[in-house]
Amino acid sequence: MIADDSNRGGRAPRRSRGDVVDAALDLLDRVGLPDLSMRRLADHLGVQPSALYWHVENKQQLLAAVSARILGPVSADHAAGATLDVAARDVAVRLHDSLLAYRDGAEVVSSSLALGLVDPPAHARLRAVAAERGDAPALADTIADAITHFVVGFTFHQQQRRSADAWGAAAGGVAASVERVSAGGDDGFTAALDLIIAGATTTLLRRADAPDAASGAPTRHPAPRP
Amino acid sequence: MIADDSNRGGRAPRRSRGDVVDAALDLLDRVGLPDLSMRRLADHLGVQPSALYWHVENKQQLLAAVSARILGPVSADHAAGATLDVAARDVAVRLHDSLLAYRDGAEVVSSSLALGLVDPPAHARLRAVAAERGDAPALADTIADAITHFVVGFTFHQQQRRSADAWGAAAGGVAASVERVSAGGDDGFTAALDLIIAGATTTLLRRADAPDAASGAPTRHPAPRP
DNA sequence: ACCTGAACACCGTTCAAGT
DNA sequence: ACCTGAACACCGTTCAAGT
Repeated sequence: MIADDSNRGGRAPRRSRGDVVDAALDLLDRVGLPDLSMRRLADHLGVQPSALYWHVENKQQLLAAVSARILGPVSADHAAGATLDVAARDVAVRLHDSLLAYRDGAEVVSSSLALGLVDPPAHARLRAVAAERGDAPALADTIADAITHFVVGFTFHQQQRRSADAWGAAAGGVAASVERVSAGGDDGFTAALDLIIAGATTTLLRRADAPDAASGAPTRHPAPRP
Repeated sequence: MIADDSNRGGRAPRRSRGDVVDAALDLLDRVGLPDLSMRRLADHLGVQPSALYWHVENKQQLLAAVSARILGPVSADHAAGATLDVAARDVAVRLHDSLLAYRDGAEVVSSSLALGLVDPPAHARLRAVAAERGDAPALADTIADAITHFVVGFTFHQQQRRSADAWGAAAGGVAASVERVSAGGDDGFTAALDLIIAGATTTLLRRADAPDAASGAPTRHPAPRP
């Protein structure tokens, strides 16, 4: 919409906040989170480290912006008419894919999420579906919590294992699981996700039968003895 | 069993690896993970920073040992005869409590777990229960994965929110959720855990009906259209 | 066996000053 | 509006040398 005259006349190029986030995401994917320092990022941009602090409050806020970029595809154009459990599986798979799309993506997102610096990726979508279908918003939140924390934690573990494997293979060590790495193995992700979705489906059906218990209040019952 | 003559004669006290881990756990609880540096830890022990590297390989391995200490209570003396879903709930509650027992406990454990430097806290117990009951070990692993990643991720988020709240309250800000903090609120933990346990129970019953499908292979079916 | 002293190669962040 | 230069207060880790 706005004409791009940001470099009219050939003056030294100036950066926007968006450029800094772009460069950070690019550098993350190249060198990984442990080597993503503000000083390396400044180098990458051809700028002094202190210049970054004009565009960004601090490193944590920058990583939050990077997290939001990584999570972008999770909330893009959804098909209408899904049930809560179907939407939950869809969101989970998109989240998993998005985290795997960048090096150390799950670790970056995990901490931004814990610090509350980025929007939780599943809640808005599942709340919308619940509203459409007349399900309790509290149930949507419960499912969103279960999905989000499981997927992020699992993918974090999976991503570390893969880069460790890749390092071992590159160093000429015992390339034990090299095929699994290059094939993008499942590692049990789908099985555990199926289990959680089964829980969502069961809970959904139970509430449809007895809608008076649909408040979302936790039960905290001691499990029944066999 | 062995007599403690480690300081016989009043020489300068010498430290063991266990002492270093003890001190790290203590310092973690006092100052939090961001301020737990090797240099502060050395100070805390009355020793030069370089001395730590005689007892411990590096900081990550030290944090892994701290994680193992935090997770100790999760695998202590279990009652026999539980079903897989009941044992899963028990392990989840123990894990949650253990992580909350130390400042930033969930964050420390989360990264040690992702790096594969500490034993996953739920798997051994659930595998043992599965063996007792004739359930597939793959199912025990699936439930253990779902529980572990959910509980660690949720508690990480919960712990950050609580310390942010406590900081806001201490700084005299709007002490909005101070009662929830001091009361140790649930934040939806139990509701989401109930959902996952419901998934475990459902899967368990389904497999008991059709034991030929008990291999633990993921389904990856596209969800049925309504 | 356990620790000191000194060094190496880094960090994130602030802030006056420049253009 | 955007960036430089210089500084502050730190890091994790290594390694020869001491006792």
